[in-house]
Amino acid sequence: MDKHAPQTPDMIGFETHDHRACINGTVAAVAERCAAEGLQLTPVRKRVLEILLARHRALGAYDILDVLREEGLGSQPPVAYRALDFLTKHGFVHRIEGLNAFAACTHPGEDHDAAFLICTGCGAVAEAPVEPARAALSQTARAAGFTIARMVLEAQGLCPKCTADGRT
Amino acid sequence: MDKHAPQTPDMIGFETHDHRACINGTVAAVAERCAAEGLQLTPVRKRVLEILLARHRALGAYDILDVLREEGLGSQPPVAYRALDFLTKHGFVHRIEGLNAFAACTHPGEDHDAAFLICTGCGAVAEAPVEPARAALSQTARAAGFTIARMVLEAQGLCPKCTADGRT
DNA sequence: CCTTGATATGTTATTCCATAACCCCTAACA
DNA sequence: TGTTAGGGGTTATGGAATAACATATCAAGG
Ligand SMILES: [Zn+2]
Ligand SMILES: [Zn+2]
Ligand SMILES: [Zn+2]
Ligand SMILES: [Zn+2]
Repeated sequence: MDKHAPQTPDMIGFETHDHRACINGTVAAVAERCAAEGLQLTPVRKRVLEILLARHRALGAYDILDVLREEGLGSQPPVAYRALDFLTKHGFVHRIEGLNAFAACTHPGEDHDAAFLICTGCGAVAEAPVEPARAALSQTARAAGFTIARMVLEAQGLCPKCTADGRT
Repeated sequence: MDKHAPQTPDMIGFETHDHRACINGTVAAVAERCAAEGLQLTPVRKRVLEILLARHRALGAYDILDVLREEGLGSQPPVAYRALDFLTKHGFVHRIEGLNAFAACTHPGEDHDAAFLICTGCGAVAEAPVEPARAALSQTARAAGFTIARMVLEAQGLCPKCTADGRT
């Protein structure tokens, strides 16, 4: 299932933190937004979000499905994909194109694009603001008469920990 | 094969141009670089490059394979993927992660990352410099202790023509 | 109560994308 | 003349995503 070296499970944005509070807080925030906007945070959807938050890294749809299956919440691909569609559509989860995988948003305040820093040493994923880069590319786009709607920005490289460990 | 609306075939960077000279010139430039660096631009590899140049848009590996098959140059997926591996490894072709597809580089001078403007109306793809955006994201990355090695930057939106045509 | 519509889920099958593994050929060269 | 390395042909398989259809649930309206 996991193609990367193990990492400490309580990492976010390359720094350790109170992971349980992090999960509960984010789930609560998402639940609140769903209530406010009339969205249904059903058991499967909520569980998929929790699974992604618990790992704090990118997971493939089939990895998530494995967990759902163990827990009797679903066994076929569409179950996972439908939950992921809902979560990504509303900005609670981001899709990482370069990994064919998904990661929970770390500040699910509003629907948004995001940039990602992906460590090729340990598989950790950090979310970063996309706006500076968007502004930079918009210059070029505007000159070409192109209107940007959505952006995918994914950087691969080494996190501080892996740099210190001398990985490549 | 094609999921997008038709577009005029002689478009590059959203502007028309002398397409035959464009293809020939790029192929010649690539051949020259291969000769200089001891790389083998074999018939299959050259043909795949030509196919991508002729379309000036992103093509899936199986789309390319269809053409190769018609021409008797290969019939099985590995043939196309091996040629694409070679071309992308040396920077003659870029992979578009968001489309699971490939596009010929429009300035194959040296190996490089690239940004892409992808029109959701007609499927046209333009290559743009990635450096401004890289610089912007590097600020954030440096602050987090992250070292960027490679970048994927793909913007989806509307090209000038499709904007004029009122598509969404 | 019953119907209808909207939304979510269950399930089967299929399509699309990508690679592993094996064999053969040819060029370069000790 | 072996030997090696790279390229290509082919079969088979693995992994990601969706199409299509059936079922369940619930709220609103008659
Ligand atoms: Zn986010
Ligand atoms: Zn790392
Ligand atoms: Zn390029
Ligand atoms: Zn267009």
